[in-house]
Amino acid sequence: MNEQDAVFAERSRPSDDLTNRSVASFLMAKLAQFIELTAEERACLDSFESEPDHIAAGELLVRENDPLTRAGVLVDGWCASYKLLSDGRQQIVNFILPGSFLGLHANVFKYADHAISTLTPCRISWFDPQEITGIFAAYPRLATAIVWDAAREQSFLMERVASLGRRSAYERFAHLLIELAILLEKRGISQSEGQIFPITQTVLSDALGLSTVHVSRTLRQLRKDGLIEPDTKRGVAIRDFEGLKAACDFDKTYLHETPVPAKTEQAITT
Amino acid sequence: MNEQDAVFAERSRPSDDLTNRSVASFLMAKLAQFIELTAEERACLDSFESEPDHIAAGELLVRENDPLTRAGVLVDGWCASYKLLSDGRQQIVNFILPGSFLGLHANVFKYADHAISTLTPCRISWFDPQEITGIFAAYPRLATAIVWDAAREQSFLMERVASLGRRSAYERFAHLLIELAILLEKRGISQSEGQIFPITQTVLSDALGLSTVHVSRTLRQLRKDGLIEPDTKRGVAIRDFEGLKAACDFDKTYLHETPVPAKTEQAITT
DNA sequence: CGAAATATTGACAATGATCAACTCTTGTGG
DNA sequence: CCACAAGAGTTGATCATTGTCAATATTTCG
Repeated sequence: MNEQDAVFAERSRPSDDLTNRSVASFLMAKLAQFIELTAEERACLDSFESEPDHIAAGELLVRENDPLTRAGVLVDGWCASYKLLSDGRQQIVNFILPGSFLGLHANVFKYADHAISTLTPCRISWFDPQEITGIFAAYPRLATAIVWDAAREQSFLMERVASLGRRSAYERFAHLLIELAILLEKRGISQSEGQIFPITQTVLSDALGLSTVHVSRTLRQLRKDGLIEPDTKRGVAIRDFEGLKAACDFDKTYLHETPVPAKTEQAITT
Repeated sequence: MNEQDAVFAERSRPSDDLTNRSVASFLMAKLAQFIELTAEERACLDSFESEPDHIAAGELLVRENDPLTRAGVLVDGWCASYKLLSDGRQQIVNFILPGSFLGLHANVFKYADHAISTLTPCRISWFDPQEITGIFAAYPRLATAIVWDAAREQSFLMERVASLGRRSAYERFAHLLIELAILLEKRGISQSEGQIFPITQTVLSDALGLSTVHVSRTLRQLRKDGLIEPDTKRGVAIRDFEGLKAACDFDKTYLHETPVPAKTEQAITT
């Protein structure tokens, strides 16, 4: 295990704060932002996270055009979903953080339209995508929370579209860092200070739609401006959170960190 | 009504082919790609499309940060969802075509994270977003089709991320044209030849993440290469569909034009 | 330790943005 | 229905951001 993995492993369980509140996993920590989970609901989610497989970093989990046969919960580790162009160019579409579902639309799609790879060593619990159908029938509140989660994923994508279309490299970079930092923190994955992301510049370039060379330069500029840690060799650590937010004019509306709307709450609490 | 609107109106109902097959609306034409709609299901959808409001072109339907209170079906016309940056830059995230839902996540989100405007005169049927909950309980097949539709929207977003991140202006342009042409055709909105999009270059620039000047130049190049119509003054008409596909190395996997997977079909046909 | 991957740096090229002037459309109001 | 204003599109010149290439340094990992 290298240093990077060690850093990562250290953050590999929900923070004390969250475990004390009986939120036993990152998935639950996430969904609990939206609804308060009952004991049954927690048990149900638990069954989806049991006995995760251990998978090394850099493994291809889903290939583009593969038939979709399984779904999973990323119990721990980072993955990325990305699209490949025929000439080798690739674009990371989304970072997948602990507590995220993988391949949840296997129910409705036959073939994968994007690839998924592990970025770090991961623990993944696989399940039959059809099981989701059962949840939707038996646990309406959980179903709504999962819908909320999926809708949020879409909001993140929209924000990424805006970033890639209209923000400069520098702004894009700052924006991505803030987004990840907030998500990690809300899910109880991060440490309070000096958040470190276990991602290489090559990965960053594919996420930001830049060349690796330009990522290196932008990173240096961010360091010079005192926004990120100057000494970090691999990965990125935030130094000035507020400064980064200012640099990209961050608006957190799209994170939808608000609990379930009252009307919906009523409707799902039969 | 100007000429552009006239062109648009001429295409404002499902093609004969589709009406003959009792697909009475663009929404049904879309969902019918995924499941065969029963009479009850059609009736249910019908109730969501009744008595549409007529709305002029260029109207703001949803402002960013507005509370989400209503959902709708775009019965006819084109809309765009877009994000605004504080300094005036804007990015179109998605074109909304006839037969699309508007604001379907009002159930789970409190505030809009993107704006929606009409691009052409539109007909929109508004409904209370909570009604969707009823559908999901009463019409499982319809629910699955709507989930399929939402998942597809997400696939489109991913493809847009790939375009903005890794494709050149020329490729992006070609790709968008092909995508729109296919969607329109599948929904029975288009005419067989010389597909015309009722969108100005200003709108295109916000969709492609380019300046209007560069859109004008790219458009000219596409004309010179014989891929689009040379004479069209407003809007864009495709001349060489295959050529455009080749120009952006179009891969239609992400459109997910395949009907419901067998396993899911079984699960929802109780 | 050594190979392979990752990161850095400088020089140069290219894609696309900006500015400004101008033309052509389109829609409105008298 | 015409005139005119506003919007949309075009063009050229110039500039800026970002990409490409190549050489080198540094880390990581077997």
